[in-house]
This record gives sequence, structure tokens and C-alpha cells, in this order.
Amino acid sequence: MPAEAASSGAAPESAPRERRRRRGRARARTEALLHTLKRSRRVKANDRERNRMHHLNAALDELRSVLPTFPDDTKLTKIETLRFAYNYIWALSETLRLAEQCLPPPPAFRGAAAPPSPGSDAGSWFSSASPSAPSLCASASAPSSPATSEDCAYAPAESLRAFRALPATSAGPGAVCR
DNA sequence: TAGGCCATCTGGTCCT
DNA sequence: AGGACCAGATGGCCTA
Repeated sequence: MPAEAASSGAAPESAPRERRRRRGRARARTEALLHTLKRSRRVKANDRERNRMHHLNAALDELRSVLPTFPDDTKLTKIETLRFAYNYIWALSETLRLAEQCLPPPPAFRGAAAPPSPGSDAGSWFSSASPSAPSLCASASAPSSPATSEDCAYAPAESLRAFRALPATSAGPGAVCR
């Protein structure tokens, strides 16, 4: 039958070409699909990363809020906040250490019964093991002169005021820990 | 205008 | 496989 021959074998050479064309179209489609899939994953990852950084910044803001600053102070930068926090912790530890040397702990604090202290292990406030801030880096040199009578006059308020005068960026105990 | 700080994007690596 | 974390790149904004 001529009609049959026309339908089945009308273009014996074009069939492979058509198959190639179809395969090419299919591949382009899957590549486009892959691209959109990758793109949507990227967008989601960007979103998560943005969120993560926002949380990090929120934590940094919280840290800023507990550092002693004056209202008219300009906002500390991130690196300044971290260095300042390090110095601040160091200063507080020093204050505690000196206070410990000058004043014997009250009887109530000597035993197991520690006073309730906001958000911290109360025992550690009076523990003789000095807070590890100064030793966080081996080269940090904490003032190690023995306590004198002048040291006993080293009131926390005074020490904080003096500490506050330290530039958070360059001087202070944390400066050596970069 | 240079330099500092920051937010965001991106690809790589590790972990669950 | 997907999420978390990290570090480098990039561009915008601000200040000296």
C-alpha cells in the first residue's frame, strides 16, 4: 500500500534527527529544572544565612546592653563590643580577686549555702579560683603585684571607672589576644 | 576620596 | 538530603 509506505517510512532519515531534537529539548528542560531547583535552594540558604546573622547581631546587641556605657555613647562596633566585653570581664575578675584578698567572705558564704545570685553560679563569685578571663590567652599579663593597703582601697566603682577609660580597641588586657 | 564598618550573597565543608 | 557554619567577595553608607 502506498499510503502505508508513506506513513511509516515517509522520511527514513529524518526520524533520527527528530529523536535527537526531542532529546535535546528534554535535556534543556531538565537543565532548566535543575537550574530553578538550585536557584530555589540558594534563595532558601540565603534566607537562612540572613536569619542566622540577624540572631548573631541580636546576641551582640544583648552583650552591648550589659556593658557599661553612657547614654550618649556612640554604639560600639562588633569588634569593639567583643574586646570591650573581654576587658570588662577581666576587670570584674580583678575586682573580685582584690575584694577577696581584702575582705574575708561573710560566714553565710563560707559553707555550702551560697547566696542567690542573678543568673550565675553564685559560688564562682567567691571562689578563690580566679575567673579565667586573664588566662584566656597565655600571653595576657594580669597585674600580679601583691595586694597592698592601696589595693584594699580599690573599690569596684573606682576600678570600673578606671577600666572604662581604657580604649576598648587597643589597650587593656584583651588587646594582646587578637 | 580612602578607609572602616556593615549587610548580603555565595560556594564549600561538616554534621545530623 | 538538608541545615548550620564559615570565610571570601561585593557593594552601600558614613566619616575624616
